[in-house]
Amino acid sequence: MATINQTDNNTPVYSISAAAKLVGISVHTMRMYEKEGLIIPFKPKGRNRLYSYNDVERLKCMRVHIKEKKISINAIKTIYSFLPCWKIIDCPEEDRENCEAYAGSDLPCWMYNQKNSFCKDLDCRTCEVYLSFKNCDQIKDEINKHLRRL
DNA sequence: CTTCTTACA
DNA sequence: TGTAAGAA
Repeated sequence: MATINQTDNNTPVYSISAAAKLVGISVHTMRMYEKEGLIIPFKPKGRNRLYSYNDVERLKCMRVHIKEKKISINAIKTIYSFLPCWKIIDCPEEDRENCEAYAGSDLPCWMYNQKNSFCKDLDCRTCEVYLSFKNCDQIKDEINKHLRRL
């Protein structure tokens, strides 16, 4: 059996409508979650968004926390902002100087347009920081860890 | 017909 | 969150 497709759970294959259907939310909500920094879809230059299987799972997890556990989108966003990205990707000291994420903020590091030289050419979607807790258990742990602070 | 952005109820 | 307009 030759491997025809080099697809895995991280390969973007679902259109926004297909992904929305799998997650159980509207296309509009899909875009809103993206705008809020909860998800980073694959977006070929100027083209349509594509989502991987892992993206769908990530969204399903978000959905559970938002809908059933009543965790606000802002709370999740804030929790993401607590990620010690500089530690995770171990960027050089020089790059931390004028880094907004390192200075501390209320936004996930991947929501900043202006990135330091180290992150400059990194794709946040595939960055170790963003992927640090892609499965629901990791997300759940991270949320519970910070819940008291919110 | 699907998706995109932007706007508004 | 839903709905809509106009463009692609």
